[in-house]
Order: sequence, then structure tokens, then C-alpha cells
Amino acid sequence: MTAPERSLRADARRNRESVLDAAGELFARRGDAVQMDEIAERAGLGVGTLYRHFADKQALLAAIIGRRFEAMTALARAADEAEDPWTAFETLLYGYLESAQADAAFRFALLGPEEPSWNDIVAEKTDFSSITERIVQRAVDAGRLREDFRADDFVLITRGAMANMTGAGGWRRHVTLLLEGIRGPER
Amino acid sequence: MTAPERSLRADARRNRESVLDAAGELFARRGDAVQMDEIAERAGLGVGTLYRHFADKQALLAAIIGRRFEAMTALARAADEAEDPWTAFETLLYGYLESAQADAAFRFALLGPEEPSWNDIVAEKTDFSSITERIVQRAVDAGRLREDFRADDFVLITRGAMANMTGAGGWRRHVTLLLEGIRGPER
DNA sequence: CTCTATCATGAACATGAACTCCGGTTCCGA
DNA sequence: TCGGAACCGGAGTTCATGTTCATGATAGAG
Repeated sequence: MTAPERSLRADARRNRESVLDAAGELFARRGDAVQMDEIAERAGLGVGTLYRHFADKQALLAAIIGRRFEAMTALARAADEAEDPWTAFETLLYGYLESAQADAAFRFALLGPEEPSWNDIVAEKTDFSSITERIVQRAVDAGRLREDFRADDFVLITRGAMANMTGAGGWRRHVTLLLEGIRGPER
Repeated sequence: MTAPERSLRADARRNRESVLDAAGELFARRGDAVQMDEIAERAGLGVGTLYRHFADKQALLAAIIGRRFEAMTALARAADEAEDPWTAFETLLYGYLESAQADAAFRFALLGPEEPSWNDIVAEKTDFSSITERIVQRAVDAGRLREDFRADDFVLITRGAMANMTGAGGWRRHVTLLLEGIRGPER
């Protein structure tokens, strides 16, 4: 994901961070629609500098999304700490969705029609998938999720909720409706 | 919706239809991404002719989406014929979603982040909303939908399912998960 | 302090897609 | 059959954005 090799001049490293921060904030707020000049301005740099650090817009976006996925992985790991399986699941689900709500670029990347890869890239770069699988399995084993619930279903409901994030906070309602169909035999 | 006024010359009317057909098919397949030249070529016309009939791309898109919404309204009306409330609801839901699956432009229009209006425009131009409300209410009254289910929730689950239409047929699974949380006290 | 490899800058360029324009064509009523 | 209003075509214009590159600045080792 545009790896920052070793020994970068101090100013260069600083600028790189500025770009990442500016892009992160703008992408989060307005998704892919922000333009390079805008990011440069907000970072207090010239456009050329952006291109010194990232090959093109796509690469910059990828870096940002990658960053978010790392945060998601940390979040999943934390959720997995909970001893109660249902708590773990709920923590993961709501944590994921609240993060998604705050990041339009992330949502668009996952909801867009041209996403052949993101979920796959994630699988290679992080162990988000495997942690999610474990959490789901724990909840299933405890009878808190229907028996046939799979990690793929997590993606499904996640996408569904994200699709309801424009406008009011309808996604919580969506999740509520889902939860009551998701719960297993116990309780 | 770019109303076809009275007395249009025969060739003009014919061409208008060609444009609508071509645009409908292309938009359905690839969404907003198709370009005007492409539509013109497929319709066997010059771009100029497109612009004679539709002010801009947006207007053309609006005409297409409007068309689909009329079809949706017919579908809802038909569903409402069923005497069993649950059958009516299911017919509407699956009919809606199957249509949506066949029309990418429609999906993008509803899922896109810049949709302040579509659902509102629909309310003004068709009575899709009111029919849906009636069908939902019938199902609620019969105890087939949870008591607090509202027409807004229909939009919610519909959006959720549409968000799962890229890739495999995951949307059916999504609906299944939802249904089992949607069903009311009876049965 | 010096020197140079590294970095920054932003006007200029490249690209692509929506839209316009007007000479040529066709329809249709009388 | 004829006149002219309505219509068509598609090359060219416009505009918006991503990307480059020649020039100037600077960090930081020696």
C-alpha cells in the first residue's frame, strides 16, 4: 500500500503525514469526489508533492482505506477480548458501523460497484477476516446467532447498514430489524 | 419528467422512443457510467438528437428512472390485489427487488449519496408510496409484520438488499435474514 | 560552512466527456 | 408538388480534473 521505505528526509516524512491527514479527513467527509488540488491546499502543499508520495489518486485512496482497515482490525481484536460471545459480536458490529459512518470514502469503497478487490486485499493485508470469523463462530456456538450464520453474512448486513447511512440515522433501525432475525434459539 | 408535448412530428417521436430504449438498456446495464455518444450510437442517432429531446444527461436519466418507477407502481398495485396480506407484501418486496436487480441505473439513483430527491419526486409523481403504505399496514394489521413496522422500513430493507446486489445473489440471503426478524407474533 | 542529493512547487499539459452549432435533410399541410 | 418549419448529424467547443516537469529550495552529512 505505497510503502514508506526507510530513511525519508525529515521534511518529506512530515509532508507525507500532512497529506495522509488531509486526505483522510476530506475523503472521509466527501468520498472520492474530493480533488487533488483540494487535498494539497488543505495539507498546505503543492500538488506536485502529493505525487511525490503517491503515484496517483487511486494509490492515495488505497492508503487511506488501508489505514481504516487497520483500525478495523484493531477494533475486531479488541472486541474478541470480551468473554461473552454476544458482547463480542455486538461490539464488533456497532464498532464497525460507527467507524463506517464517520468515513464516506470507506463506505463508497465497499459499496461501489467496482469493488472486485477490497475485501480480498483486506484478507491479504490484515487478519480482519479471520478475527471476524472467530467472533461469529463463538456467537453461533453459544446459540446467540442462528446456526447457519456465516462470516459472509456479517459482510451482508454490514453492507446493508452502510447503504442506509445517507440521510438520517436509519442504519440503526436497519440493524435492529436484522438483529431480531439473527438471534438464535436461545433467548 | 421531460413531458412529450402534443403533436410531435412522426420521425421525432420515433427517435425519442429510440433514445429512451437505448438509454434504458445501457443505463440498466452500466448505470450512470454510460456516455451520451454511446447512447446516441446505439440508438442509431447523432448526439445532437439526444439533446433535442432531453436538456441534459440528468434529464434523460430522470426520464428513465421515472419510467421504472411507473413500472414499480403498477407492480405495487398488482401486489395489492392479493387478498392475503402477507402474499401482497412478499409480492411487492420481491417484485421490487427483482426489478431493481435488473436495473443498475435505478439502484445507483437510490443508493447514491446525492439522492435528496428521488423518493420525494416519486411521491409527487406516482402513488407508489401510498400503495406501499397500504400494503404494509395490511400486513401489520394481520399480525404478519411486527407492530412497529412502517413504510419507511420498507425503504430501509430495500436499500439494504440493493446494496448487496453486486457480486453473487447475496441479496436474497439478506432478505431472508431480515424476514425472520420482520415477522410478527402470528406464525 | 559547503555541497549536493533530495524534495517542493504550481503553471502548464493531457484527457475525457458533456454539450453546442449550424449546414443539410425530412416531414407534412395545403 | 411545394415551401418552410421542424428536425438531424457529428465535428468541434468547453470545462473540469488528474498528472507532469522544469525550476528553485533545503536538509543534513562531512
